[in-house]
Amino acid sequence: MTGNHPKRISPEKAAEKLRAASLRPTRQRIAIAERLLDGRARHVSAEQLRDELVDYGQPMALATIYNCLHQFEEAGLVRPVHHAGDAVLYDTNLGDHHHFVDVETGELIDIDPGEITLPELPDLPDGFEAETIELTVRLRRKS
Amino acid sequence: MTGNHPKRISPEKAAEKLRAASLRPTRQRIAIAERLLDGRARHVSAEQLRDELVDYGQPMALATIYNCLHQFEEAGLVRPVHHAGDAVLYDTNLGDHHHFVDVETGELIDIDPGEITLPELPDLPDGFEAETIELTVRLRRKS
DNA sequence: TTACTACTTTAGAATCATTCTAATTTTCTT
DNA sequence: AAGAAAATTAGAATGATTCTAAAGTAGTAA
Repeated sequence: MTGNHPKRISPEKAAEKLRAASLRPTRQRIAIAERLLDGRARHVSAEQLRDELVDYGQPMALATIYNCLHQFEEAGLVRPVHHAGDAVLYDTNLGDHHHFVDVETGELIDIDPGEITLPELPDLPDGFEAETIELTVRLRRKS
Repeated sequence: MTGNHPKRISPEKAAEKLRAASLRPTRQRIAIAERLLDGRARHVSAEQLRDELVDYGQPMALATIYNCLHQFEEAGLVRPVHHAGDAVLYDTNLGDHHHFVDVETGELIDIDPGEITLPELPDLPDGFEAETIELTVRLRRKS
């Protein structure tokens, strides 16, 4: 159950990315960046990330993980997906793409971008700007 | 702050709709049906609905409101929208339509169906069927 | 290096939506 | 009217997230 650490970038590269985003490269932020900013598309909840960090020998307060995820979000390094189960998932894929959600497990599956024609953005209400567009297809396992 | 009760259907009509959905027309379910099944498009949270019921002189346990909303949902009388703020909103508009969400307030605004071309449903993963499709455009007030 | 200040992290408490539990009440059927 | 099944209820429990206030750490100026 140990020794199987996922791919990640080096602490140095992580620190560099943090500085580029105007975030101080603290030990905790580096540990998170190593895992989330390695270029792979992932969906993680705060709790899942904590477990992964514990596994890797970098345990930290859950509050810190929430703090960091929010900062990463503001810096545009990850994007939150609010459609899956109870917990918010953070998506490391920043490109246009959309999701299937298993309504029973809350699990997210990326929709292959080639599979879907994005609708045109409708006219927005005055005084607002669009932040994100999320298309979610909620799935139920056939009985 | 009182006396301004929104439009609603009669208790008799409400009871009839409940029976049609195989739900016993209890006092509580009738009170809720009177407000949600009047044909108007609305988005309400459990708490908002409770306040409305209190206002109308039909207070009931929050647990009952959650129970009823779930039963209405299963019966296909309302549909949940999971994208707005923290609370689930129940939408009385069952037709195909999509939402803007004010990320700050959690408020939902219907997107005029004429404004948007629905994408074709992508190929679903094996063993699943699509339950709902939600397109959500998250909006932020311009500074 | 040292000292300073601002920023971070932290444990644990607090919050908020929602669900659960077990007891009471109501509805429907006989 | 009586009984069984279904519904409602208050309040406790849960789970994700946020808050608080104290202790630690990083960047900076001397």
